[in-house]
Amino acid sequence: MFEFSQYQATPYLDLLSDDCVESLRSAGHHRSYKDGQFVHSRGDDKPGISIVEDGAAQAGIYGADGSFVLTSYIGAGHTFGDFTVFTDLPRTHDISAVGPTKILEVPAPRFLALCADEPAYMQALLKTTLMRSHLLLEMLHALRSLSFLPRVANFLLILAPSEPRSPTLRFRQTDLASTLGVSRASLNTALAKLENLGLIERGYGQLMITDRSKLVAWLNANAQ
Amino acid sequence: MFEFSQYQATPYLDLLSDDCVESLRSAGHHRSYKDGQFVHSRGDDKPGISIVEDGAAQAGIYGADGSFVLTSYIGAGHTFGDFTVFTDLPRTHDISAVGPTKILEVPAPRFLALCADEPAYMQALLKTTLMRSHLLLEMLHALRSLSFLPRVANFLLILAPSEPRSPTLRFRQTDLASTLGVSRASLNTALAKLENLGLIERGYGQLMITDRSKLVAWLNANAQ
DNA sequence: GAGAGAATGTCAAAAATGCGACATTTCGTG
DNA sequence: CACGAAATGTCGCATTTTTGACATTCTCTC
Repeated sequence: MFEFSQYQATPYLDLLSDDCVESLRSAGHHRSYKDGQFVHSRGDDKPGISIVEDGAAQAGIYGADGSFVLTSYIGAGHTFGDFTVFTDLPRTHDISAVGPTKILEVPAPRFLALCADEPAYMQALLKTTLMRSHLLLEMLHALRSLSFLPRVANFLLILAPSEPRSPTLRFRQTDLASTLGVSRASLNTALAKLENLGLIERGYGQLMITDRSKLVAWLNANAQ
Repeated sequence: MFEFSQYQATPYLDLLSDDCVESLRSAGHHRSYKDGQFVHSRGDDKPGISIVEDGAAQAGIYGADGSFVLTSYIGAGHTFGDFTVFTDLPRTHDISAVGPTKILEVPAPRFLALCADEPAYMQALLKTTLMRSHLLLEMLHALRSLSFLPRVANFLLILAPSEPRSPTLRFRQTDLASTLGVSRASLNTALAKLENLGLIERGYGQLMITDRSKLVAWLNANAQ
Protein backbone atom coordinates (compact mmCIF):
# COMPACT_ATOMS: atom_id res chain seq x y z
CA MET A 1 0.00 0.00 0.00
CA PHE A 2 0.87 3.59 0.38
CA GLU A 3 3.42 4.72 2.86
CA PHE A 4 2.49 7.78 4.85
CA SER A 5 5.32 9.90 6.00
CA GLN A 6 5.83 13.18 7.68
CA TYR A 7 7.05 14.45 4.39
CA GLN A 8 7.12 18.18 3.76
CA ALA A 9 8.89 20.04 1.03
CA THR A 10 12.06 21.82 2.07
CA PRO A 11 11.64 25.60 1.98
CA TYR A 12 13.36 27.31 -0.92
CA LEU A 13 15.37 29.63 1.28
CA ASP A 14 16.74 26.69 3.25
CA LEU A 15 18.28 25.35 0.07
CA LEU A 16 20.20 28.51 -0.67
CA SER A 17 23.46 29.71 0.84
CA ASP A 18 23.38 32.78 3.07
CA ASP A 19 24.99 34.85 0.35
CA CYS A 20 22.35 33.89 -2.17
CA VAL A 21 19.56 34.67 0.26
CA GLU A 22 21.11 38.06 0.87
CA SER A 23 21.32 38.85 -2.84
CA LEU A 24 17.73 37.80 -3.30
CA ARG A 25 16.65 40.06 -0.47
CA SER A 26 18.30 43.08 -1.99
CA ALA A 27 16.86 42.27 -5.42
CA GLY A 28 13.21 42.31 -4.39
CA HIS A 29 10.58 44.44 -2.77
CA HIS A 30 9.60 43.73 0.79
CA ARG A 31 5.91 43.95 1.50
CA SER A 32 3.91 43.45 4.66
CA TYR A 33 0.41 42.05 4.82
CA LYS A 34 -2.18 41.76 7.54
CA ASP A 35 -4.08 38.61 8.37
CA GLY A 36 -6.36 37.67 5.53
CA GLN A 37 -5.12 40.35 3.18
CA PHE A 38 -4.80 39.42 -0.48
CA VAL A 39 -1.37 39.12 -1.97
CA HIS A 40 -2.34 38.05 -5.46
CA SER A 41 -5.56 37.21 -7.14
CA ARG A 42 -6.35 34.80 -9.93
CA GLY A 43 -5.61 36.41 -13.24
CA ASP A 44 -3.10 38.96 -12.02
CA ASP A 45 -0.15 39.14 -14.32
CA LYS A 46 3.14 40.91 -13.55
CA PRO A 47 5.30 37.78 -13.49
CA GLY A 48 7.58 37.41 -10.53
CA ILE A 49 8.50 35.05 -7.76
CA SER A 50 7.31 35.66 -4.21
CA ILE A 51 8.92 34.31 -1.10
CA VAL A 52 7.40 34.20 2.36
CA GLU A 53 9.93 35.76 4.71
CA ASP A 54 7.86 35.72 7.81
CA GLY A 55 4.41 34.43 8.64
CA ALA A 56 2.53 32.32 6.15
CA ALA A 57 0.19 32.42 3.20
CA GLN A 58 -2.44 30.21 1.77
CA ALA A 59 -3.26 29.48 -1.83
CA GLY A 60 -6.68 28.56 -2.98
CA ILE A 61 -9.54 29.31 -5.28
CA TYR A 62 -12.66 31.21 -4.38
CA GLY A 63 -15.74 29.89 -6.06
CA ALA A 64 -18.44 32.13 -7.43
CA ASP A 65 -20.57 31.21 -4.44
CA GLY A 66 -17.92 32.41 -1.98
CA SER A 67 -16.71 28.95 -1.13
CA PHE A 68 -13.00 28.61 -0.74
CA VAL A 69 -10.95 25.65 -1.83
CA LEU A 70 -7.63 25.66 -0.15
CA THR A 71 -4.92 24.20 -2.28
CA SER A 72 -1.80 24.72 -0.30
CA TYR A 73 -0.37 26.26 2.74
CA ILE A 74 2.79 28.27 2.14
CA GLY A 75 5.07 28.58 5.14
CA ALA A 76 8.12 30.70 5.81
CA GLY A 77 10.90 30.25 3.26
CA HIS A 78 8.57 28.84 0.63
CA THR A 79 7.84 30.41 -2.71
CA PHE A 80 4.81 30.96 -4.86
CA GLY A 81 4.21 32.46 -8.26
CA ASP A 82 7.41 30.81 -9.45
CA PHE A 83 5.69 29.41 -12.52
CA THR A 84 4.91 32.91 -13.78
CA VAL A 85 8.64 33.43 -14.22
CA PHE A 86 9.34 30.31 -16.24
CA THR A 87 6.12 29.59 -18.07
CA ASP A 88 3.36 31.56 -19.74
CA LEU A 89 0.76 30.25 -17.34
CA PRO A 90 -1.51 32.78 -15.70
CA ARG A 91 -1.92 32.97 -11.95
CA THR A 92 -4.61 30.49 -11.11
CA HIS A 93 -4.88 30.90 -7.39
CA ASP A 94 -5.75 33.52 -4.88
CA ILE A 95 -3.05 34.04 -2.30
CA SER A 96 -3.79 35.57 1.06
CA ALA A 97 -1.79 36.14 4.21
CA VAL A 98 -2.31 33.98 7.29
CA GLY A 99 -1.47 36.20 10.23
CA PRO A 100 0.84 39.17 9.81
CA THR A 101 3.15 38.23 6.99
CA LYS A 102 6.20 39.61 5.22
CA ILE A 103 6.69 38.72 1.62
CA LEU A 104 9.63 39.31 -0.66
CA GLU A 105 8.64 39.91 -4.25
CA VAL A 106 11.23 39.57 -6.99
CA PRO A 107 10.17 40.59 -10.49
CA ALA A 108 10.74 38.00 -13.20
CA PRO A 109 13.53 39.79 -15.12
CA ARG A 110 15.54 40.34 -12.00
CA PHE A 111 15.17 36.77 -10.83
CA LEU A 112 16.18 35.46 -14.23
CA ALA A 113 19.26 37.65 -14.13
CA LEU A 114 20.23 36.15 -10.80
CA CYS A 115 19.70 32.65 -12.16
CA ALA A 116 21.95 33.36 -15.10
CA ASP A 117 24.78 34.36 -12.79
CA GLU A 118 24.37 31.66 -10.22
CA PRO A 119 22.83 28.29 -11.04
CA ALA A 120 22.13 27.58 -7.38
CA TYR A 121 18.93 29.64 -7.58
CA MET A 122 17.52 27.40 -10.23
CA GLN A 123 18.70 24.14 -8.75
CA ALA A 124 17.11 24.98 -5.42
CA LEU A 125 13.89 25.97 -7.12
CA LEU A 126 13.90 22.76 -9.11
CA LYS A 127 14.32 20.78 -5.95
CA THR A 128 11.43 22.37 -4.06
CA THR A 129 9.23 22.18 -7.12
CA LEU A 130 9.91 18.49 -7.52
CA MET A 131 9.15 17.93 -3.87
CA ARG A 132 5.93 19.84 -4.22
CA SER A 133 4.86 17.81 -7.21
CA HIS A 134 5.48 14.79 -5.11
CA LEU A 135 3.21 16.14 -2.42
CA LEU A 136 0.53 16.89 -4.97
CA LEU A 137 0.71 13.31 -6.18
CA GLU A 138 0.23 12.15 -2.62
CA MET A 139 -2.79 14.37 -2.25
CA LEU A 140 -4.23 13.05 -5.47
CA HIS A 141 -3.69 9.51 -4.37
CA ALA A 142 -5.30 10.26 -1.04
CA LEU A 143 -8.35 11.76 -2.70
CA ARG A 144 -8.85 8.82 -4.97
CA SER A 145 -7.86 5.77 -3.04
CA LEU A 146 -8.55 6.38 0.59
CA SER A 147 -11.85 5.99 2.31
CA PHE A 148 -13.34 8.87 4.17
CA LEU A 149 -11.66 8.89 7.53
CA PRO A 150 -8.07 8.24 6.41
CA ARG A 151 -8.57 10.81 3.68
CA VAL A 152 -9.39 13.50 6.18
CA ALA A 153 -6.48 12.49 8.38
CA ASN A 154 -4.10 12.50 5.46
CA PHE A 155 -5.12 15.98 4.39
CA LEU A 156 -4.63 17.30 7.87
CA LEU A 157 -1.10 15.98 7.79
CA ILE A 158 -0.37 17.44 4.41
CA LEU A 159 -1.85 20.83 5.21
CA ALA A 160 -0.32 21.13 8.65
CA PRO A 161 2.65 23.44 8.69
CA SER A 162 5.76 21.54 9.64
CA GLU A 163 7.06 24.16 12.03
CA PRO A 164 7.73 22.33 15.23
CA ARG A 165 5.73 24.49 17.55
CA SER A 166 2.57 24.99 15.56
CA PRO A 167 0.56 21.89 14.88
CA THR A 168 -2.46 24.16 14.80
CA LEU A 169 -4.50 24.53 11.65
CA ARG A 170 -6.43 27.77 11.52
CA PHE A 171 -9.19 26.58 9.26
CA ARG A 172 -12.88 26.87 9.55
CA GLN A 173 -14.48 23.49 9.05
CA THR A 174 -16.43 25.00 6.20
CA ASP A 175 -13.25 25.75 4.29
CA LEU A 176 -11.58 22.51 5.17
CA ALA A 177 -14.65 20.69 3.92
CA SER A 178 -14.55 22.33 0.51
CA THR A 179 -10.81 21.75 0.42
CA LEU A 180 -11.46 18.08 0.81
CA GLY A 181 -14.46 18.14 -1.46
CA VAL A 182 -16.88 16.88 1.17
CA SER A 183 -19.77 18.37 3.09
CA ARG A 184 -19.27 20.16 6.36
CA ALA A 185 -21.53 17.71 8.13
CA SER A 186 -19.56 14.64 7.20
CA LEU A 187 -16.28 16.42 7.83
CA ASN A 188 -17.47 17.23 11.30
CA THR A 189 -18.33 13.64 12.10
CA ALA A 190 -14.99 12.53 10.74
CA LEU A 191 -13.20 15.06 12.92
CA ALA A 192 -15.23 13.89 15.89
CA LYS A 193 -14.03 10.33 15.31
CA LEU A 194 -10.43 11.44 15.03
CA GLU A 195 -10.84 13.41 18.22
CA ASN A 196 -12.22 10.38 20.02
CA LEU A 197 -9.15 8.50 18.90
CA GLY A 198 -7.06 11.17 20.61
CA LEU A 199 -5.37 12.19 17.38
CA ILE A 200 -6.62 15.74 17.09
CA GLU A 201 -8.51 18.39 19.02
CA ARG A 202 -11.26 20.52 17.61
CA GLY A 203 -11.37 24.20 18.44
CA TYR A 204 -13.32 27.19 17.30
CA GLY A 205 -11.93 28.09 13.90
CA GLN A 206 -8.99 25.79 14.32
CA LEU A 207 -7.73 22.25 14.72
CA MET A 208 -4.83 20.96 16.73
CA ILE A 209 -2.89 17.86 15.84
CA THR A 210 -2.03 16.52 19.26
CA ASP A 211 0.72 14.22 18.11
CA ARG A 212 1.85 14.26 14.55
CA SER A 213 3.72 10.97 14.62
CA LYS A 214 0.78 9.26 16.29
CA LEU A 215 -1.45 10.44 13.48
CA VAL A 216 1.03 9.12 10.93
CA ALA A 217 1.10 5.78 12.67
CA TRP A 218 -2.67 5.55 12.78
CA LEU A 219 -2.85 6.43 9.12
CA ASN A 220 -0.40 3.74 8.11
CA ALA A 221 -2.40 1.20 10.07
CA ASN A 222 -5.82 2.26 8.84
CA ALA A 223 -5.23 3.16 5.24
CA GLN A 224 -7.58 1.53 2.85
CA MET B 1 -15.26 29.59 -11.81
CA PHE B 2 -12.50 27.52 -13.19
CA GLU B 3 -11.33 27.92 -16.72
CA PHE B 4 -10.79 24.72 -18.63
CA SER B 5 -8.16 24.82 -21.25
CA GLN B 6 -6.44 22.45 -23.57
CA TYR B 7 -3.37 22.84 -21.49
CA GLN B 8 -0.68 20.21 -21.71
CA ALA B 9 2.86 20.35 -20.45
CA THR B 10 5.53 20.88 -23.08
CA PRO B 11 7.77 17.82 -23.48
CA TYR B 12 11.22 18.19 -22.01
CA LEU B 13 13.00 17.37 -25.24
CA ASP B 14 11.09 20.11 -27.06
CA LEU B 15 12.58 22.66 -24.71
CA LEU B 16 16.15 21.68 -25.46
CA SER B 17 18.30 22.62 -28.43
CA ASP B 18 19.24 19.88 -30.88
CA ASP B 19 22.79 19.89 -29.57
CA CYS B 20 21.63 19.34 -26.03
CA VAL B 21 19.32 16.53 -27.07
CA GLU B 22 22.21 14.91 -28.89
CA SER B 23 24.50 15.12 -25.86
CA LEU B 24 21.79 13.66 -23.69
CA ARG B 25 21.35 10.78 -26.10
CA SER B 26 25.00 9.88 -26.02
CA ALA B 27 25.10 10.15 -22.25
CA GLY B 28 22.41 7.58 -21.54
CA HIS B 29 21.43 4.01 -22.15
CA HIS B 30 18.78 3.26 -24.74
CA ARG B 31 16.30 0.60 -23.75
CA SER B 32 13.35 -0.89 -25.56
CA TYR B 33 10.22 -2.16 -23.90
CA LYS B 34 7.23 -4.12 -25.08
CA ASP B 35 3.65 -3.15 -24.42
CA GLY B 36 2.86 -3.39 -20.75
CA GLN B 37 6.41 -4.16 -19.71
CA PHE B 38 7.62 -2.63 -16.47
CA VAL B 39 10.23 0.08 -16.65
CA HIS B 40 10.49 0.87 -12.97
CA SER B 41 8.71 -0.28 -9.88
CA ARG B 42 7.92 1.50 -6.68
CA GLY B 43 10.89 1.38 -4.37
CA ASP B 44 13.56 0.88 -7.01
CA ASP B 45 16.53 3.04 -6.32
CA LYS B 46 19.38 3.77 -8.76
CA PRO B 47 18.61 7.45 -9.23
CA GLY B 48 18.45 8.68 -12.79
CA ILE B 49 16.28 10.52 -15.21
CA SER B 50 14.36 8.67 -17.91
CA ILE B 51 13.10 10.16 -21.13
CA VAL B 52 10.55 8.63 -23.47
CA GLU B 53 12.11 8.69 -26.92
CA ASP B 54 9.40 6.84 -28.72
CA GLY B 55 6.06 5.42 -27.69
CA ALA B 56 4.61 6.21 -24.31
CA ALA B 57 4.55 5.13 -20.71
CA GLN B 58 2.14 5.32 -17.88
CA ALA B 59 2.76 5.98 -14.23
CA GLY B 60 0.56 4.65 -11.51
CA ILE B 61 0.33 2.71 -8.34
CA TYR B 62 -0.72 -0.89 -8.03
CA GLY B 63 -2.72 -1.62 -4.93
CA ALA B 64 -2.25 -4.78 -2.93
CA ASP B 65 -5.47 -6.06 -4.45
CA GLY B 66 -4.16 -5.68 -7.99
CA SER B 67 -6.09 -2.50 -8.69
CA PHE B 68 -4.24 0.11 -10.64
CA VAL B 69 -4.44 3.83 -10.10
CA LEU B 70 -3.14 5.65 -13.08
CA THR B 71 -1.49 8.89 -12.16
CA SER B 72 -0.11 10.17 -15.38
CA TYR B 73 0.42 9.42 -18.97
CA ILE B 74 3.94 10.09 -20.19
CA GLY B 75 4.22 10.82 -23.89
CA ALA B 76 7.21 11.08 -26.19
CA GLY B 77 9.75 13.67 -25.11
CA HIS B 78 8.57 13.67 -21.51
CA THR B 79 10.61 12.63 -18.54
CA PHE B 80 10.06 10.65 -15.41
CA GLY B 81 12.14 9.77 -12.41
CA ASP B 82 13.59 13.27 -12.51
CA PHE B 83 12.99 13.73 -8.82
CA THR B 84 15.33 10.85 -7.97
CA VAL B 85 18.17 12.96 -9.31
CA PHE B 86 17.48 16.09 -7.31
CA THR B 87 15.82 14.87 -4.15
CA ASP B 88 16.14 11.94 -1.80
CA LEU B 89 12.63 10.78 -2.53
CA PRO B 90 12.13 7.13 -3.39
CA ARG B 91 10.36 6.07 -6.55
CA THR B 92 6.72 6.04 -5.66
CA HIS B 93 5.16 4.89 -8.89
CA ASP B 94 5.20 1.93 -11.16
CA ILE B 95 6.06 2.82 -14.71
CA SER B 96 5.08 0.60 -17.61
CA ALA B 97 5.28 0.91 -21.36
CA VAL B 98 2.19 1.62 -23.46
CA GLY B 99 2.85 -0.01 -26.80
CA PRO B 100 6.41 -0.63 -27.97
CA THR B 101 8.48 2.07 -26.35
CA LYS B 102 12.05 3.33 -26.39
CA ILE B 103 13.37 4.94 -23.28
CA LEU B 104 16.58 6.83 -22.70
CA GLU B 105 17.95 6.39 -19.22
CA VAL B 106 20.55 8.79 -17.89
CA PRO B 107 22.11 7.97 -14.51
CA ALA B 108 21.98 10.75 -11.94
CA PRO B 109 25.72 11.56 -11.79
CA ARG B 110 25.95 11.90 -15.53
CA PHE B 111 22.89 14.09 -15.77
CA LEU B 112 24.17 16.33 -12.99
CA ALA B 113 27.45 16.69 -14.83
CA LEU B 114 25.60 17.83 -17.93
CA CYS B 115 23.61 20.32 -15.86
CA ALA B 116 26.77 21.77 -14.39
CA ASP B 117 28.16 22.45 -17.86
CA GLU B 118 25.03 23.74 -19.47
CA PRO B 119 22.22 25.38 -17.44
CA ALA B 120 19.71 24.81 -20.23
CA TYR B 121 19.15 21.24 -19.01
CA MET B 122 18.01 22.46 -15.66
CA GLN B 123 15.97 25.37 -16.91
CA ALA B 124 14.03 23.15 -19.29
CA LEU B 125 13.45 20.62 -16.54
CA LEU B 126 12.25 23.36 -14.24
CA LYS B 127 9.82 24.55 -16.85
CA THR B 128 8.22 21.17 -17.52
CA THR B 129 8.09 20.42 -13.83
CA LEU B 130 6.30 23.67 -13.12
CA MET B 131 3.84 22.94 -15.89
CA ARG B 132 3.25 19.49 -14.51
CA SER B 133 2.59 20.85 -11.04
CA HIS B 134 0.08 23.11 -12.61
CA LEU B 135 -1.65 20.16 -14.23
CA LEU B 136 -1.68 18.31 -10.94
CA LEU B 137 -3.35 21.28 -9.31
CA GLU B 138 -6.01 21.22 -11.99
CA MET B 139 -6.58 17.53 -11.37
CA LEU B 140 -6.89 18.16 -7.67
CA HIS B 141 -9.35 20.92 -8.24
CA ALA B 142 -11.36 18.74 -10.56
CA LEU B 143 -11.50 15.93 -8.02
CA ARG B 144 -12.68 18.19 -5.25
CA SER B 145 -14.94 20.74 -6.83
CA LEU B 146 -16.61 19.16 -9.80
CA SER B 147 -19.64 16.95 -9.76
CA PHE B 148 -19.51 13.56 -11.31
CA LEU B 149 -19.98 14.08 -15.02
CA PRO B 150 -17.73 17.13 -15.46
CA ARG B 151 -15.14 15.39 -13.35
CA VAL B 152 -14.99 12.47 -15.71
CA ALA B 153 -14.86 14.77 -18.72
CA ASN B 154 -12.08 16.83 -17.20
CA PHE B 155 -9.96 13.80 -16.49
CA LEU B 156 -10.34 12.56 -20.01
CA LEU B 157 -9.02 15.89 -21.23
CA ILE B 158 -6.11 15.85 -18.85
CA LEU B 159 -5.14 12.27 -19.58
CA ALA B 160 -5.55 12.50 -23.34
CA PRO B 161 -2.23 12.78 -25.11
CA SER B 162 -2.02 16.08 -26.95
CA GLU B 163 -0.56 14.62 -30.10
CA PRO B 164 -2.74 15.91 -32.90
CA ARG B 165 -3.68 12.66 -34.46
CA SER B 166 -4.35 10.49 -31.46
CA PRO B 167 -7.27 11.53 -29.32
CA THR B 168 -7.57 7.88 -28.39
CA LEU B 169 -7.18 6.77 -24.81
CA ARG B 170 -6.16 3.16 -24.46
CA PHE B 171 -7.60 2.60 -21.06
CA ARG B 172 -9.80 -0.11 -19.75
CA GLN B 173 -12.75 1.34 -17.96
CA THR B 174 -11.68 -0.56 -14.87
CA ASP B 175 -8.40 1.35 -14.74
CA LEU B 176 -9.93 4.65 -15.60
CA ALA B 177 -12.43 4.13 -12.82
CA SER B 178 -9.79 3.59 -10.19
CA THR B 179 -7.84 6.50 -11.62
CA LEU B 180 -10.82 8.70 -10.97
CA GLY B 181 -11.61 7.02 -7.70
CA VAL B 182 -15.08 5.91 -8.73
CA SER B 183 -16.71 2.57 -9.41
CA ARG B 184 -16.68 1.03 -12.85
CA ALA B 185 -20.44 0.99 -12.94
CA SER B 186 -20.87 4.71 -12.42
CA LEU B 187 -18.00 5.48 -14.73
CA ASN B 188 -19.72 3.50 -17.42
CA THR B 189 -22.97 5.41 -17.09
CA ALA B 190 -21.06 8.68 -17.11
CA LEU B 191 -19.26 7.65 -20.29
CA ALA B 192 -22.58 6.66 -21.80
CA LYS B 193 -23.95 10.13 -21.14
CA LEU B 194 -20.89 11.77 -22.65
CA GLU B 195 -21.26 9.52 -25.66
CA ASN B 196 -24.89 10.52 -26.06
CA LEU B 197 -23.77 14.13 -26.05
CA GLY B 198 -21.50 13.28 -28.97
CA LEU B 199 -18.38 14.20 -27.06
CA ILE B 200 -16.68 10.82 -26.94
CA GLU B 201 -16.93 7.31 -28.33
CA ARG B 202 -16.59 4.18 -26.30
CA GLY B 203 -14.58 1.31 -27.68
CA TYR B 204 -13.26 -1.99 -26.42
CA GLY B 205 -10.34 -1.13 -24.19
CA GLN B 206 -10.24 2.42 -25.42
CA LEU B 207 -12.01 5.74 -25.64
CA MET B 208 -12.00 8.28 -28.42
CA ILE B 209 -12.46 11.98 -27.89
CA THR B 210 -14.33 12.96 -31.01
CA ASP B 211 -13.68 16.66 -30.75
CA ARG B 212 -11.37 17.98 -28.11
CA SER B 213 -12.43 21.60 -28.35
CA LYS B 214 -16.08 20.63 -28.19
CA LEU B 215 -15.40 18.74 -24.99
CA VAL B 216 -13.61 21.76 -23.57
CA ALA B 217 -16.55 23.97 -24.48
CA TRP B 218 -19.04 21.61 -22.89
CA LEU B 219 -16.94 21.45 -19.77
CA ASN B 220 -16.74 25.21 -19.42
CA ALA B 221 -20.50 25.40 -19.78
CA ASN B 222 -21.33 22.56 -17.41
CA ALA B 223 -18.78 22.90 -14.68
CA GLN B 224 -20.21 22.93 -11.23
C1' DG C 1 -20.77 41.53 30.40
C1' DA C 2 -24.57 41.47 27.13
C1' DG C 3 -25.81 40.76 22.59
C1' DA C 4 -25.05 39.89 17.70
C1' DG C 5 -22.66 37.37 14.38
C1' DA C 6 -20.14 33.48 13.25
C1' DA C 7 -18.82 28.87 13.68
C1' DT C 8 -19.67 24.27 15.32
C1' DG C 9 -22.52 19.91 16.60
C1' DT C 10 -26.18 17.01 15.18
C1' DC C 11 -30.21 15.08 13.14
C1' DA C 12 -33.52 12.87 9.58
C1' DA C 13 -34.83 12.57 4.86
C1' DA C 14 -33.17 12.48 0.09
C1' DA C 15 -29.86 11.69 -3.34
C1' DA C 16 -25.86 9.79 -5.13
C1' DT C 17 -22.63 6.23 -5.43
C1' DG C 18 -20.69 1.67 -4.57
C1' DC C 19 -21.20 -3.31 -4.67
C1' DG C 20 -22.09 -7.67 -6.50
C1' DA C 21 -24.10 -10.18 -10.02
C1' DC C 22 -24.97 -11.43 -14.54
C1' DA C 23 -25.71 -10.89 -19.63
C1' DT C 24 -23.42 -9.31 -23.66
C1' DT C 25 -19.84 -8.07 -26.65
C1' DT C 26 -15.10 -8.20 -28.28
C1' DC C 27 -10.60 -10.02 -29.08
C1' DG C 28 -6.98 -13.21 -29.70
C1' DT C 29 -5.47 -17.88 -30.06
C1' DG C 30 -5.23 -22.43 -31.16
C1' DC D 1 -13.62 -20.23 -37.14
C1' DA D 2 -14.84 -21.67 -32.78
C1' DC D 3 -13.74 -21.14 -28.12
C1' DG D 4 -12.40 -19.03 -23.84
C1' DA D 5 -10.73 -15.06 -21.62
C1' DA D 6 -11.35 -10.37 -21.04
C1' DA D 7 -13.83 -6.23 -21.16
C1' DT D 8 -18.11 -3.76 -21.37
C1' DG D 9 -23.26 -2.74 -20.39
C1' DT D 10 -26.74 -2.84 -16.94
C1' DC D 11 -29.57 -3.91 -13.01
C1' DG D 12 -31.27 -3.82 -7.98
C1' DC D 13 -29.95 -3.28 -3.28
C1' DA D 14 -26.99 -1.60 0.42
C1' DT D 15 -24.33 2.06 1.96
C1' DT D 16 -22.47 6.45 2.19
C1' DT D 17 -22.80 11.22 1.70
C1' DT D 18 -25.32 15.46 0.96
C1' DT D 19 -28.84 18.64 2.02
C1' DG D 20 -31.23 21.62 4.84
C1' DA D 21 -32.55 22.63 9.23
C1' DC D 22 -31.94 23.83 13.84
C1' DA D 23 -29.78 24.11 18.47
C1' DT D 24 -25.60 25.17 20.66
C1' DT D 25 -21.29 27.23 21.56
C1' DC D 26 -17.86 30.58 20.96
C1' DT D 27 -15.84 35.27 20.13
C1' DC D 28 -15.64 39.94 19.56
C1' DT D 29 -17.36 44.51 20.08
C1' DC D 30 -19.78 48.01 22.20
